[in-house]
Amino acid sequence: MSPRSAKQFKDIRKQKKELIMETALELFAENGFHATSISQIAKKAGISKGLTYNYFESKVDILKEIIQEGIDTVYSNFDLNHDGILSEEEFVHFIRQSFRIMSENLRYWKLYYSLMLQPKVAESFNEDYQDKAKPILDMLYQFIANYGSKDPEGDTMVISALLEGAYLFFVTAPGLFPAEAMEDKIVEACFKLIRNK
Amino acid sequence: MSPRSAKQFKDIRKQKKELIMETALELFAENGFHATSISQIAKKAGISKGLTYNYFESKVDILKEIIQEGIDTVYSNFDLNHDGILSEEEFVHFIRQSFRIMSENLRYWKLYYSLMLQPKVAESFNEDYQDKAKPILDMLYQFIANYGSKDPEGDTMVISALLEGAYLFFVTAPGLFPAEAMEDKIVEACFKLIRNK
Amino acid sequence: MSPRSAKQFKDIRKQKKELIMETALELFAENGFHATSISQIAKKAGISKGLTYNYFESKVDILKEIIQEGIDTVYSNFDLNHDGILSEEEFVHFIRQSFRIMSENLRYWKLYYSLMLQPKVAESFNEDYQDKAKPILDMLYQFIANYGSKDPEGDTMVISALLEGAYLFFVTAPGLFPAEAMEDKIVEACFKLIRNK
Amino acid sequence: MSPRSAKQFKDIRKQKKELIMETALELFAENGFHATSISQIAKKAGISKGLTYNYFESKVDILKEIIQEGIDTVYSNFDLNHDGILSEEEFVHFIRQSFRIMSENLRYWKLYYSLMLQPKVAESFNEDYQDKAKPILDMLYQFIANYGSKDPEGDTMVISALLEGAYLFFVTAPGLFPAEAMEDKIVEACFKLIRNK
DNA sequence: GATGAATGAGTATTCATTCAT
DNA sequence: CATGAATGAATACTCATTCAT
Repeated sequence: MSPRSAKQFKDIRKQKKELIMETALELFAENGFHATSISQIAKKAGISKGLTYNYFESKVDILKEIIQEGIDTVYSNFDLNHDGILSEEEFVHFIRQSFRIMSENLRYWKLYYSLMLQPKVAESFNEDYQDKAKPILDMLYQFIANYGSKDPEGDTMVISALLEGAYLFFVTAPGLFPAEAMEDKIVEACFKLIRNK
Repeated sequence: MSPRSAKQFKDIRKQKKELIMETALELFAENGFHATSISQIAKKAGISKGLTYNYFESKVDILKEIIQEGIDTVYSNFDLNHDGILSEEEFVHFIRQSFRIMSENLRYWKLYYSLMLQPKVAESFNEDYQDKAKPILDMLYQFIANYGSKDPEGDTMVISALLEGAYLFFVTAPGLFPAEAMEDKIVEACFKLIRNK
Repeated sequence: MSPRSAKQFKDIRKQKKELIMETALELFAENGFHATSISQIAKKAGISKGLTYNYFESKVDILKEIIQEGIDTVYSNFDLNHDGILSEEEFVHFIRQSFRIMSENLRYWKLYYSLMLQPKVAESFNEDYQDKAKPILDMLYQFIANYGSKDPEGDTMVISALLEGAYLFFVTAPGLFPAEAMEDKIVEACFKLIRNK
Repeated sequence: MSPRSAKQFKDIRKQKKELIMETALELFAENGFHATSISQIAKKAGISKGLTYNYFESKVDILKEIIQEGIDTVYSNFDLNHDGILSEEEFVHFIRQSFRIMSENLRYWKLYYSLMLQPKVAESFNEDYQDKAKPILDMLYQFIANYGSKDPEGDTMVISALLEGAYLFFVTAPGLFPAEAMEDKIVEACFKLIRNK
């Protein structure tokens, strides 16, 4: 009734919503979107099925919000140099940062990759992803070009592939390679690849 | 008057089975295993739902046979050097070959990657995959070691990541990079990475 | 072409038909009519599904013919005294005969009892059964009345119940009681029941 | 505003569950387990197919619960003499009681007999039945032995057959014999059979 | 006579979603 | 805000029956 309790309500709503999203993410990532039912989510979250629809319009809507939150998290975590000019040190930082972000949201990234492979489900999200990825790719390109690459397009592609592959390892088999060593090797490899010897 | 000959029956079976597998692969790859229904497969293949079960015991059984055929195809296509000693030329050939095999079975590989991300579905297949991949990884390792790498484990990991990432680009966005150019760049990158200074 | 081969054809037809009926009876008795599929019958009989329809119009038709054959067999096996007058010896013979007929067609009788309990399936057969059972019941009644029973209706009912119960034991748990001893006890019991004082 | 109370939910559940079981029993008894579909049950009960699965895990589960309830009802209705010593009067009471219990659950007993004849369906229930029937059979045996029978095993068998046959008449053709008269005759017959004259 | 591929209606079961309370 | 009973459309799968050969 009082402003205070209104705020409390809002907090409760927020908490519940996050609980549902957290639980759904876990199941979506592990079993896939289609193989996960609302019942499972509700049961695991300790709430009723009906309540889910108090917070989300549909199952797909849960997915959408998870993805949106994921995108926002990534974006807000990367401290990009918006002038597009990266020092060597900043580049290294960027790579290490990307691994850290991944490892802090492993399930999210697993879901991300599986959605990427099922365009029908994710059709509408792809644009969002592209939009967010664009400045990062640009920054990468700029760095490579500035670093003296004679084929910046090609080198960007190769570096992207290397990173993408490493991320995939990281997501599908975390612990296969020691994270620290992996990062070091990837950083080293990047420089080997763009160094214009 | 007389029934069809055994050969006729066999031919019909073979043809229909392939039709079903081909259709199923297309849909599994595009929409995912769980999001694809037997109805869809039957409709697209132009047969009745019931007939599907004349050829396969279950939906999972279709997937299993598709995977098995995929594994067999890959294995029979790679002409591996079983002595484990690869010349530079052979290494290049191996990489180009892998791209060719991928591009000839794009849908299969898309399915492969999406299964890799949903362990619950693919649990039983993972072993098979590991078994087949092992000798290829070994060969790669041998080549890198022989080539003079000072950290063959690390370099193998990096090369694997690079290739995996390139394959993923290839599968999820074929046509983004011109295949020919991509191969050349990847080959070049591999040598840059393992060349000892 | 020749009359001979025409006869041979007829024999083959007869044999095949009996094979199908025999196989079907086995499965119907063991698993029930509804739980038995034409596929199972054909497989067990070593023939194709289609052939079944060369000999029978439908699954129910197989059942009908099995039942008809069963009724005929029973009827032709019982050497009833048509004058309705049974000596003591003949009565004993009748009971022992009924046990023998049962034990020679255990599966048929199992099916018979299960159909009796599912009138919807057997609706049309019940009349046939009644028609055939009538003279036997009459004969039983005559014997009991002649033997000096003061309540022949009631005693016939009791004797019928006793026999029915014994048959049921025989069918559902053959071997639970030694057949020989069981027959002796049942015969003895019958006389105890109808002996006046 | 507030959800139904726990009690309300419990009441609804109990009522619906009973409705489903009652309806299913009716159809199972009349047409057999396999010949009865969930659709039929739902339609007759006036609910949706889906709801059935809110209360039972499977069709077999419905059967199981019906059987369990039946066993419990019988057991709780019989006031057995646990010292195993039955007076004549108590024995008579026992028989009349059994007829009453039967006539109050005619459909259940019809189902019981049809399951007895289809071991594949009922495999798992047989043990339960045996367990419950054992003390009753024992009591019967004790009474017969105490009463002076010279062949208690044989006489128990005969009495069992008589009762079983009478029950079967009762179940398959209720109304064929007037229940009262039938009971009287059966009781009388039992004494005739065990009287050691 | 004989085969088994093919069909279509049916079966048990699941599940996203709605709604009265 | 919260519950879970209820629905209906969809799903994987079965099976009696037909039919070209």
